[in-house]
Amino acid sequence: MIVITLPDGSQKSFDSGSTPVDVAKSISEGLARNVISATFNDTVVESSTPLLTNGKLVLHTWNDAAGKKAFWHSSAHILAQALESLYPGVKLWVGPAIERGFYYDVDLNDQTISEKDFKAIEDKMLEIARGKHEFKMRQSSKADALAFYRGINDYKVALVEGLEEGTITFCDHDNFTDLCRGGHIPNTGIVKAIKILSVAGAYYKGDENNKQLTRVYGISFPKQKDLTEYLELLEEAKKRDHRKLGKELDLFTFSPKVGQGLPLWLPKGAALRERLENFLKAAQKKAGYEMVVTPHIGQKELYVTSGHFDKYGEDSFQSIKTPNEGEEFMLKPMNCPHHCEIYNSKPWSYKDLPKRFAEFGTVYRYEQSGELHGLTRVRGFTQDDAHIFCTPDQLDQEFMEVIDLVLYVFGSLGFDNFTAQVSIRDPHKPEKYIGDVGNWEKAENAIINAAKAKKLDYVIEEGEAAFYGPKLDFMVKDALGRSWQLGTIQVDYNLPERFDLSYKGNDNELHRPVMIHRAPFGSMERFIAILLEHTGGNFPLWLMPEQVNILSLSEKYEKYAEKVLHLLEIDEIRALVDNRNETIGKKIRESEMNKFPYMLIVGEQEAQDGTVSVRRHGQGDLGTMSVSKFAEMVTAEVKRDIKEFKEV
RNA sequence: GCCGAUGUAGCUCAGCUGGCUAGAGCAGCUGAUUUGUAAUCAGCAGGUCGUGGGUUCGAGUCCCUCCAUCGGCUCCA
Repeated sequence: MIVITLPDGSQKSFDSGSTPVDVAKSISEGLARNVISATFNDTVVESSTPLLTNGKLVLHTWNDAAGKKAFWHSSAHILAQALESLYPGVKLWVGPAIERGFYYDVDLNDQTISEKDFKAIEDKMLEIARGKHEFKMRQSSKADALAFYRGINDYKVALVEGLEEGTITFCDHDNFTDLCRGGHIPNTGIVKAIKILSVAGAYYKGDENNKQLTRVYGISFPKQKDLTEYLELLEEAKKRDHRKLGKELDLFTFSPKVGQGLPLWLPKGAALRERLENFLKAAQKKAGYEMVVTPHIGQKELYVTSGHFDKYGEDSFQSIKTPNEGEEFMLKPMNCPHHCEIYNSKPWSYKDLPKRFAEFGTVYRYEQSGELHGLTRVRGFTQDDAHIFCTPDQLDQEFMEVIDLVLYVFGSLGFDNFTAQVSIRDPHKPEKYIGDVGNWEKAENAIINAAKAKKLDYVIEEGEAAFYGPKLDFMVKDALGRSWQLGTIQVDYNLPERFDLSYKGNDNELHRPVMIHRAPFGSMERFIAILLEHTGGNFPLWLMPEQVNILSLSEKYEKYAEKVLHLLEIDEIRALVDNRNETIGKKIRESEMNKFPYMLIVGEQEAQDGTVSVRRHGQGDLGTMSVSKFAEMVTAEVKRDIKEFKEV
């Protein structure tokens, strides 16, 4: 007899040798059918592994992360088997489950896989899956494992050599065997739907000096319906791709003549940016920030002082020469050094602090060409940057206020679903970090206390702090459930030291201020990209550069359309008139495609009654109302979605 | 940068295994039409087929160079 602690905490006795599935059966038949993997005493076991000792059992189904991981990891084994049978001489490296799906890295022995081969791989995998082959774990000695791979697969030999004797296990299914530490579903038959998604190069061990292997990405599901839904989600993501929307809505473009990764903002995109900037500027003003302006370049020495040249010189636009021999400038890769020099422009007393300098500062970084991606990875971008210089004792308060600002920004823009990550020191490597230990503790506590006080849903990550200070990052989930890192607050002990920043304390001694870097948007470019994908281009009404399109039924009603326009402008509603000689159907269609939130149709009837016929994007006809009633409606909607900072 | 894919009109795309003056829809221009809730009709104009080179009697199509774009290059059995 053994005693098993069940997922709900209760305990139950079972025959020694019972499997997790047996345990699940004792709870419910339905659960037993759905259990695909299990964790026993925090170690992954198969759902069919006999349990021999007392312990705690956690059961996993497709609906939890661990279950999915086992499912996808098992699918990677099936993929490997399919690749072995389709590509003779293929050498396997590793095949883990990832956040969504799985991949397998293989050395294809000079063969290539392209998209047209995906179907064959999928078919082969499904054939294997239908065989309902059991996944069986088996212990092996190091010598046996080495003997198995020697001369056949150098990658696995290297892998086995790095493993401890006694920890080596294989997983067999059908006629396929792979070195594996486990975590599988009971058999291949549970995998019902498979899609090979892409193939790409990936370096052996992620090191670009190593040989490049072929990485085959796939995803699998227990039901065909799940795959269909997933593919629909991919379609939707494609439709919302900010690069596509940016083109369709005339927001931004790129020109090879200007250069890679250097976006050109079109009038509508620039208007959108301006609205976002003004929104943040207004909040920052209330929060006690002062705007500053700094140049786009700086002397190389400035960045040598800040340390950025040593660390990021290679990734910068550097060596800007002047007619003077020996003089050298760089495009600024960050705003901090400039802001430090602003701080240094005069002496400060503790009574002056905190100083909060904000700037929409455009910076340039030489990202590798392959890293560039639409607006999310570019070479020139504008940070909604600010640096707060404060005393160590002010950190608590400052952190709370920055969090307030970030939450205000998220709330106003419809990012309601987010989590936070607090990155602190690795306690085992104190030498990695610069600055006084006491101050670090103060800062880490300030962050954690602020996160608690603001009721953030946060996790603490040890060892993730930068060498110069701890930080708080926000992860938002967009409408399609994808996570983006947005908004960062970082403490910095390094730059105040390097720039010899100081303030006079009440003890009449000079002290070192603490610096906080923060950017709620991160960068205007990246933020707009994420906002585009989150909203699909249907921005909140207050943000829309053009809120209302007034469509005249024919050129005869131009005068009345203009009158409506003027009336709306009095209420600060942004509208324009479409008086072209086109049918109303066409004007509506174009307005819908351009995502105008409101369309007003004006013709004979409206001109006579002083009304407008209102149409809302995506909702159709809302009926006829007076101009003032409509203006009221729009104003109310704007007010509902955007409150002033600190009013929230 | 590396692996793989792609590049035809402002946009979205057709052009089969190389064969007459490279096509379509939308957008644009001109004219007709003056319109009631997602595309009115007709005509016109628009391309050194990403770039440079090569193979060929003949290249948008085949080969090479370069440029740009896209998917990846973190998730280590």
